[in-house]
Amino acid sequence: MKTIGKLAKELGINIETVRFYERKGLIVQPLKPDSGYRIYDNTHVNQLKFILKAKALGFTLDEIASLMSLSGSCADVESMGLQKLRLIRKKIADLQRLEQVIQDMTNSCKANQDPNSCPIINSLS
Amino acid sequence: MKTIGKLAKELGINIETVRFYERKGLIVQPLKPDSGYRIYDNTHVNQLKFILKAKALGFTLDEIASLMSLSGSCADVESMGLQKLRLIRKKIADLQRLEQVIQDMTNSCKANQDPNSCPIINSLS
DNA sequence: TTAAACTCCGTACATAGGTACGGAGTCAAC
DNA sequence: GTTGACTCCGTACCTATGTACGGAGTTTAA
Repeated sequence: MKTIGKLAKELGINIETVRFYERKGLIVQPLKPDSGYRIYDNTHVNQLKFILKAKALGFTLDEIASLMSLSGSCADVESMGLQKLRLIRKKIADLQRLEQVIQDMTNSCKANQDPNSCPIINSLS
Repeated sequence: MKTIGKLAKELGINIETVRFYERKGLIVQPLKPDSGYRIYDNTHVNQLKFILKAKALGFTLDEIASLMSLSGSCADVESMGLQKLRLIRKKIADLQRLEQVIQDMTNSCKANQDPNSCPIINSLS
């Protein structure tokens, strides 16, 4: 049983972030009506850890909300995982193309003997 | 000589985007004072093409502004290219780690025989 | 000549994921 | 029992990159 400040500190996140996730519907608001203070237990801690782990995997908050509501259906969860996998692979492919282009450009710079021109600028112009 | 609408159409961007780049200092505002309408020539077209190409390479608008102001110094431009290259490579490495993690997860789903549990949800919980 | 199309400007809105503020109420420690 | 720390809530603000709106002025084409 802990208040929001303890909870946030334990998870290494901001108090405002907890309230933000609450507004987003990712977690439910617990209330001890006497004081009006939110009182959390380990269930809430685990929920938030779930959210933080999923976030680290690149899921958006909306996707995390889906993941949590889907948690009974392994096939649906797997499908979200596969979709995320496709997105990640596309991003990797895009970045690898960029990597190649920019690497070629910087190599041209290294080989450049003319102090009055820059191959990168030239190829962009 | 063309007005902003023709320019934007030629480049496949929005009129508002041209004005936005102007506000950001990426391009200078040309004015024919009689009407108050902006009048552009091919110099402006080429400047904007430069911006669009650099953007496609993943440079931010601030970085593009630097690129344009640095265009005399090949070493400085090369340095920005190398910095961008490092960032791209870091992103690729991060994404590849994610790819591995999520792929392992979805593989576990495929192998899963228990209809009442999901390996992905379990590993997040 | 008049109607349609174009442009002006400043401002608000959008996304995603938060962060900051401020006045009021509550709790805990000394 | 008071002072300092904590929490409440709603709202505004932040980044980055634009997009949308709306009233007023301008240009163009029939």
